[in-house]
Amino acid sequence: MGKTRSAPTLNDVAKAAGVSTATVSRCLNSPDRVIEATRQRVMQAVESLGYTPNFAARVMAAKRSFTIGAIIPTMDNAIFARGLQAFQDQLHENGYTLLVSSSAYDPEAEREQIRTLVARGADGLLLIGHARDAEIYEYLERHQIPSLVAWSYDPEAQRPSVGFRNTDAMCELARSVISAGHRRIAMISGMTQGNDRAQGRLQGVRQAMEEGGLDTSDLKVIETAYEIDKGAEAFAQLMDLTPRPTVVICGNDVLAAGAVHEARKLGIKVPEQVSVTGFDDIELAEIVSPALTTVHVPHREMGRKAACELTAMVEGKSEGRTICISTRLVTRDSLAMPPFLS
Amino acid sequence: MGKTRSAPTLNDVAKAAGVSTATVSRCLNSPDRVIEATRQRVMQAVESLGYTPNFAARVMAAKRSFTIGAIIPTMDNAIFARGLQAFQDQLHENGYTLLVSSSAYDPEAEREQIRTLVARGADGLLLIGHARDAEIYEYLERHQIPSLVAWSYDPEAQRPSVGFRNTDAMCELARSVISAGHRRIAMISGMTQGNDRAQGRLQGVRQAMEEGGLDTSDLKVIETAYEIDKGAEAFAQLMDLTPRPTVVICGNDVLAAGAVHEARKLGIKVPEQVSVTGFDDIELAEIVSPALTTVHVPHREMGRKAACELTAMVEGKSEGRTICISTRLVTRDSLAMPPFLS
DNA sequence: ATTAATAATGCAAGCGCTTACATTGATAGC
DNA sequence: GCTATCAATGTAAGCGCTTGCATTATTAAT
Repeated sequence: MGKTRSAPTLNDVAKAAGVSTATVSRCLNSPDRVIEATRQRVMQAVESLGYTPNFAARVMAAKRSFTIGAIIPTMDNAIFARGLQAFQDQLHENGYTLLVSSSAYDPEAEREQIRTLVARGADGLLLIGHARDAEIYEYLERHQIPSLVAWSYDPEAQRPSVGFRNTDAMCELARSVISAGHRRIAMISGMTQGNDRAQGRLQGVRQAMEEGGLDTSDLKVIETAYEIDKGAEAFAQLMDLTPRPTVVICGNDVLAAGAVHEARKLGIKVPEQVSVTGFDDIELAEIVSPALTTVHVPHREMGRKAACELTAMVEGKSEGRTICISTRLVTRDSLAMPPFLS
Repeated sequence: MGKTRSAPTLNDVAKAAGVSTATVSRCLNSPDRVIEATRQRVMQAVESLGYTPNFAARVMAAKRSFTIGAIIPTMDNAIFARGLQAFQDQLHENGYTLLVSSSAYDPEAEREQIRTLVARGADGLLLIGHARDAEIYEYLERHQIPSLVAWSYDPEAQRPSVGFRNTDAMCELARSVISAGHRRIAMISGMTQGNDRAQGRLQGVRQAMEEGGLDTSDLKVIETAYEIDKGAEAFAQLMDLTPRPTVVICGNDVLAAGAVHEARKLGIKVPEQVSVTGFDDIELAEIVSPALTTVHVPHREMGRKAACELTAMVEGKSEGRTICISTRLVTRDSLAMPPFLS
């Protein structure tokens, strides 16, 4: 045991190595600005003292944290997991650390998290979707924190974004639903309030219906939280309708998983009696039975590109471009012709 | 636009309110140490300037961050999601913020993350499982950072922990497998290397076999990463064995989900031809078909208790107790008698 | 050898905040 | 009315690091 040693500081290292703190700092941050022999001596001291730089002090002095913050709506399910993992990996490659927090789809909570992340010295922020008070953007501007929107593509928006066209992607899916012969269409959507992705997807379905000459006012929509149970619940409700819809388009795979699960519970055959579709193509989509026909979103690609763009912005190498990621339809087992046509 | 304002500091607020920085600081941190009138004036200034305290500066000066770090092996699947969410919620209630990072089951990465979190001023750390270099604990001690182990319970260990008895829980499951009549048992385990939970679960199966008078050397074990694909892969391998095992005990629900999925693909009926069991009882367990017989782990309870214990440790109110969470068997559809007995 | 240029290192001023201690003002006891 | 007490506020010393600038050592060019 001996005496209580407390954590060594830069100063301790400097003394141990017989150099100034400036030199130690340079050894750690720009090794090539220090001569080999000195560097070795310093590194040796760092090693033997078990020195870890104090992050807060570094941030304060350098006004740079090499930290990127991300606020995602939820960590509860896998919707954001893959994309975020890729984002983090790429960030790491670019020399940054990721700080994540989740807002639980609550704008107030999101605002708070943004402030927290900024206070913690985040150099840049990843935000999901465009819908957000202007005040927040002003705040970020004042603090000179670049921010990038992901999971949504909107060339019209003021802010740069990396994402896909939610409307078009869903529209493509809905077209294929319609061309399979479905006319009585229902949708389980995420809460559209303040969620441009959910809005876009709903819009996509409407658009496809219009194109197909269907009356969009016939579209039954249930809005609910993106949770398996909620999907199940909504599905049960829809199955009580008369006439029953022949297809249930879900706002994402999580809802769809809940739906097919509920169908089995109710003894309704998917896709023989009713078809179900998802969105995202997360792992779950393939695991449930029947496997989901869905829209594949290249989350990894999106995550990586977002990371590169955001670091470029942070480093002043980019003003913030808007990047479009393309999705594609994945045909599996949960979508078929409506029963009366087969 | 006007002039480029930069983020206001404590000093700016102090000037605006006509008080000293000390008073502003007190307003923010111990409001009752400042008289009502002054406080109002200060708060007004804070509001109108849109002031957000600089976290790094605060941490540096106060040597306290009200931040707890957690290093979990993976964010990829839902294994830790629920428990971590509960941990975070409780932490928030106790006035702390959570910083999460994932080590990808790599000890070297974990060590690095620990250092990062400590450097970032974490007041305490949540670690998963006991297996870890002594050197790491020494490091934490030197920095005086309390740490708590979760997801594993070990009264023998030096370190406090909040978790469940992996061995006993799995043993109970295995007993019920054996009493269903299974003799040709296989297991898809997580990587046991440096993972006391995986080790414990494997050990639990062995123990139940011994109790049941079976030869543990007959147990086929495939160790693999906790991923759906890997579970599927391992399952396929096991099905190639002659004689084929009648039950596949999986180290967790993710592996089991992969297994039942692969079974369907191979046209093998679960549980009619082969039984499968999981562990954790995450959402996935109920969604796959057949629904998994598994061990229910009260993740939320564990997360909450861990949060309370760890904050107590950080605040010097506890030396670090070891808390045991109890699990229970959940019987669903994936386990039945072996075929030749039915 | 001498000087100019350049590389390596040291010096010291902060970064924005908290807090021990000093100071001031108010309240109360005599 | 005067001093002891205590509450409210101010003063200023850091916290551990980075970095512009000053200083010294090294190398190249004349």
